[in-house]
Amino acid sequence: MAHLRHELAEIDGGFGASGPACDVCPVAESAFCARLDERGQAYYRAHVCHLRFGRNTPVLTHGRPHHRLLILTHGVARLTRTIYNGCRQVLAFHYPGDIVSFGDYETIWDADLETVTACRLCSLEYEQTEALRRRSPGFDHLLLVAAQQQIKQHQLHLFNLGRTTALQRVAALLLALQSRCPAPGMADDCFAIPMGRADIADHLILQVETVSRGFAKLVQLGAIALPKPTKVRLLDRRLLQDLADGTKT
Amino acid sequence: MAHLRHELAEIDGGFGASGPACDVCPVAESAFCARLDERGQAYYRAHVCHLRFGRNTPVLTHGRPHHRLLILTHGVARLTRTIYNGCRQVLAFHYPGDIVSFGDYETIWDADLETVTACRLCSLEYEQTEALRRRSPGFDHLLLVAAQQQIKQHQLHLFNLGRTTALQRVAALLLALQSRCPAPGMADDCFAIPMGRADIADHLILQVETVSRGFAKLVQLGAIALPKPTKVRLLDRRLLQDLADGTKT
DNA sequence: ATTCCGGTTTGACCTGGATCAATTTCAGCG
DNA sequence: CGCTGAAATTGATCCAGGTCAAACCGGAAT
Repeated sequence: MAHLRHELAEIDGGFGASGPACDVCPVAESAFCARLDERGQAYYRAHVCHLRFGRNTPVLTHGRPHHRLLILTHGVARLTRTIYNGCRQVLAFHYPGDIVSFGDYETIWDADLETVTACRLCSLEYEQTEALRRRSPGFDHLLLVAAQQQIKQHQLHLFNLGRTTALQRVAALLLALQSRCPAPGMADDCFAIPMGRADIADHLILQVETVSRGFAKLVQLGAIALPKPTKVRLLDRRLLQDLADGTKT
Repeated sequence: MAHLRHELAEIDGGFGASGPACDVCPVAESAFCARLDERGQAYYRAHVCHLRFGRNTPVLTHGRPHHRLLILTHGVARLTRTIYNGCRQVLAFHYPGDIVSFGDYETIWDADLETVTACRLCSLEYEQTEALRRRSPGFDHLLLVAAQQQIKQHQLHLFNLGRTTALQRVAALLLALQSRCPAPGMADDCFAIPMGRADIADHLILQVETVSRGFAKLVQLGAIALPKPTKVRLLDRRLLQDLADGTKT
């Protein structure tokens, strides 16, 4: 399994943890693997490999082909592309349950996938994915549905970038984060901002300073409180929604 | 078949043209349907329905569910979303060969699909899609590959919007058009711009005037000539590429 | 504690593209 | 052929957000 470590770039702790991983998986109910038929699920659990990565660690690198089916189970990851001049663009954030790579053989990766927080992923080798495909008839259709969801995600993001002010974008991102990052061990009107300001800026096509000013404005307007730069308390959800929609300023 | 006309909105001429349509289809070689196995292809050809739409005509409307598999065979279409205030965003342009709707039963359409030029589409009813799915094992995988391509398209567009000037965006769009809109009956360094300036602006997240200035600048720099607003002659492809990349200004 | 350092915030200024307004071009048509 | 309305272009002004610079803050190491 040593070659895998190499191919998948540095993996933080040990991996191949396996064991009871699937039984305690937080997305086991909702995620893709839960919708496999019984036979497929048995095969999946028997062959899946659980990977761990530390925070801010590369997972997949552009230009390098890879053939694994990868599903994010814990943590937040970012999909980025960088230009020669160093400008970076965060194409998307991925959250637990997201299929991060569909494991097609031809696919060449033209972006970079990096962890934001510490992450865990489920991985299936190409041959095993193929075996699963043969053995479980609905397999490809499940992947197709997931792919369509990703298309919708991208379209929504594109939509959020069009004809919107910096404030609207920041507000919209917070609303998205709220539903996907229920802060562990915090009051339920609180949630974490797992990614740094630079990541947010590169995602919203803004400058770090502008993002910061956006947060400041939201605090000033009383929509949120910002006890720490990485922690948000939601004070007025309705207002935040209106600000995201551009209904108010 | 009258209900179909209603559900799919106004269809320009008569439809259900069928007949030899598949035999003369310009994308029959490259498109999705060509990669079906023999049995699947026979079923597909037997049941597919050919539709025609006039230019600037709605095809699919947001909020309305629909369950057809739709493939664009001729013409250019745009996928849009509009906000209450009237602001429109062109999420994507579709070209011949593109799968425009994957025909999933649950899917609710949250965008609008409209033709730019006159278009023809292949359509398969939900039940027939399901039948094809059962009868042709590779079917879902073909759709999955197409979906992944669309994801890549969206990511590329997102990337083109990040950290780029108006000029770069216009140049990049022209390069994209050149490969997808080989002008019929024109010199090979010429191609058509099928969509209006407003469509381009809403796609590149710019203003109509800014798009126009972009074209003017490209002409001024000698990268292109613009004999008509809808027709481009490529004078210096390398320069255009550099301008799109931001290497030159 | 103190220093250090990367991430964040705030301030002052400036520019690219939005906005508003006026003119030109072109396709369709009697 | 000239007329007409929509699309495209050009010009002039303005501002949201980019850019540059400095200050701030909090966690890790000493």
